[in-house]
Amino acid sequence: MRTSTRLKRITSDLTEPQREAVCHGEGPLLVVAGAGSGKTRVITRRIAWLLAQGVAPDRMIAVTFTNKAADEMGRRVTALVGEDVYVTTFHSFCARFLRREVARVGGDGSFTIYDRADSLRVVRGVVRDKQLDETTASPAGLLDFISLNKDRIIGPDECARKALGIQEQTLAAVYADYQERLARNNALDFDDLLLRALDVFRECPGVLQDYQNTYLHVLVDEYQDTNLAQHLIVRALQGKHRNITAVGDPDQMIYTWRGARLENLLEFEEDFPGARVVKLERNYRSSANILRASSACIALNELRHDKTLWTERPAGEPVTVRGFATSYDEGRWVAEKVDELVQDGAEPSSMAVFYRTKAQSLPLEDAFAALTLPHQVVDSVGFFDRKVVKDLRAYLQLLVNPRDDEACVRVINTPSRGIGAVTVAKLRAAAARLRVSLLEAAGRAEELQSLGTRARGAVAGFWQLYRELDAIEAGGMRELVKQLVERTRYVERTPPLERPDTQETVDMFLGYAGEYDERHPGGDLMGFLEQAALVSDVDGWKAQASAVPFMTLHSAKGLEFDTVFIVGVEEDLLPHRRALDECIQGTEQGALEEERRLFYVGMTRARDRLFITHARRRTVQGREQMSAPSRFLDELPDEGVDRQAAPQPAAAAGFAREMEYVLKRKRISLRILDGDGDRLAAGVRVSHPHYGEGTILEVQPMGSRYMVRVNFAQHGTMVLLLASGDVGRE
DNA sequence: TAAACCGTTGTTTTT
DNA sequence: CAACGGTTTA
Repeated sequence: MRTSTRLKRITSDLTEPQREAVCHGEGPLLVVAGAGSGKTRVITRRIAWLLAQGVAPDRMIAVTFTNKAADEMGRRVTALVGEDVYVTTFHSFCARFLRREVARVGGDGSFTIYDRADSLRVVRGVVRDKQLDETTASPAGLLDFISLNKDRIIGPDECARKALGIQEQTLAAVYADYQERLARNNALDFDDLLLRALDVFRECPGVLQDYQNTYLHVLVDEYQDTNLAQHLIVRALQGKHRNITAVGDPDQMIYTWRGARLENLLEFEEDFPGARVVKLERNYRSSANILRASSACIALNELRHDKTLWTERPAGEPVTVRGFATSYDEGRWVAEKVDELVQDGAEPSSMAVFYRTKAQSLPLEDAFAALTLPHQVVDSVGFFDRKVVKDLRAYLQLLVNPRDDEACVRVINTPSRGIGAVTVAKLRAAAARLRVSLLEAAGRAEELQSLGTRARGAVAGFWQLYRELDAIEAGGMRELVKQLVERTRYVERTPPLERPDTQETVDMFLGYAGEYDERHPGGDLMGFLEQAALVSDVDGWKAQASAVPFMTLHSAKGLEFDTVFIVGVEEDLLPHRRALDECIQGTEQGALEEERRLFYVGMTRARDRLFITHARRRTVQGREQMSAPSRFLDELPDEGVDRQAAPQPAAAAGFAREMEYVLKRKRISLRILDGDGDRLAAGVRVSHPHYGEGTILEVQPMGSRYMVRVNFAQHGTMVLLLASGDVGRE
């Protein structure tokens, strides 16, 4: 009886096609789900349904693209059926898998995962050693080349074989050298995680069979964005039971540049013979006006299978398109609109602001701060990109993986302990000669004749510190990091001016470590580092409820909001200039259509209200630039779209307000006059070059910066938006 | 060796 | 306008 009640709860409120997908029995299933058609709902219900059918939770695996999506899905499943299912991302799954199994193909399970910055450093090393000209071979471009090859499962050897001219041979050589260095450091980059997992599958059929036996069901979300490696991993995992559920929408494919293959979805029925295909075409999310506008937009793509979404929702408010003289006006208008909606009782977290590039968040932050509106930049300059965090992580990485020379170089003189570039170069040479890692060479400092007495002492000191750190026996990650910070005297040795900032970041990292301890009792350092490498802070935005999230159109995928603002919808920005110029693979039309899909993804996130804005003048890279409205705006239908010209602000007032912004944006430091700390806090006396002396009334974190309310003796209360670099002492 | 200085460079999107 | 790399100077 209980089972049937459960089944009823799972399926009773589903539409026919949804039910067909959710209650599909055995064999491959493809759900082609249009935007807002209940895709996530179908996948979570299907998991619930399978559980109700008696499939044990540990016999299925659900794979999504981002950690954010994985968390969300896991949360929903748990809420629905009270059981935990393994919901993960391709990269986490592979990392976990490799820790356990990579030894079988001659690997070392204590590998370090390199993020893009790490990889770039390696490429730079290659470029330097090969004495290539950085102008013709930019490290970023080279890394893109390498990654693109990896996405298509083309190794360095094959790459070299296929190379035509000298140019291509050089590229292949860089690729080979890069790969060699990673191997020497016992490091894997993001792509390697997938490729090495495939290596294990191929070379150890027994291991694969174990996994195939375990996973009765494999479910994959956002299938349109999978690359070749991911597709092959899925195919391998479902190989025995052939119970694959793939969900996707070709119109939302926005990762071509990362090797996404639409064919994975379009040729699904050939790859998985006998597959059932279910189409979800009814949209439940958006108002009819929003749906009409977005459908008209996407319909212009030619490289597309025709598909029509429909809704029974009423027209709702018109889609609003507004143009502004400057990006400041644009930001201010968005902020005012949000303020208005909040006054009317809207919850800030039910709204969102999307933009094409991360750099666009700053003026918006200013505008929101000016009205003291709560907002949160999702994944701005990431927490994990901060120098302090990288330093601490490098220490930890070195503890797990002593062969990680990149990490070693990073920490050997951080904080500075008298080991300069010359000494490091000598150590490098010694390490190469002795065929050992940099760290091990440091351990043998005493025998290295090439080092001067002072350098030798300094290096020996570092080695001793490392041994000390290695001997730490801590109860958890938080404790470990805390001791690490203390023993390296990391904070005390940073220059006084940066110290408050450093302390704060250290505290945040301690908090992050503490969180890990709580969520993973008994978790180890390797697991902690893996999480830190693969889980960007995009995933944490839900933590701050009641703030308006700002994010790129890319990270908006899979989310929905009552109210959506898409800003900077201008030529060269959306569609982005570089996308059209470079169009890494395929044609310019292909690139344009991907940009259009991106716009489409943004629009379809909106339930009730959609605002689209553009500015005629925008500050890009510090320079004023003129920009034309995006061609995508012309493509919107007239019906249900309100294009009223923006209210022209009185010239003088507009100018004055703009000046105010310009002043605020200028890096003028607020100097701290009293107090023994360097920190901003209420009650501290400060001095400002324009406003004179005053007292801080209030300090509030605002995105990556601080909103500081100061009472100035002459000018009264002012609100300043400051980054940590804007603040100085004395 | 380290801090301070200067010039060059680049910014699409992400695991 | 930044962040980074390379150079100079103490």
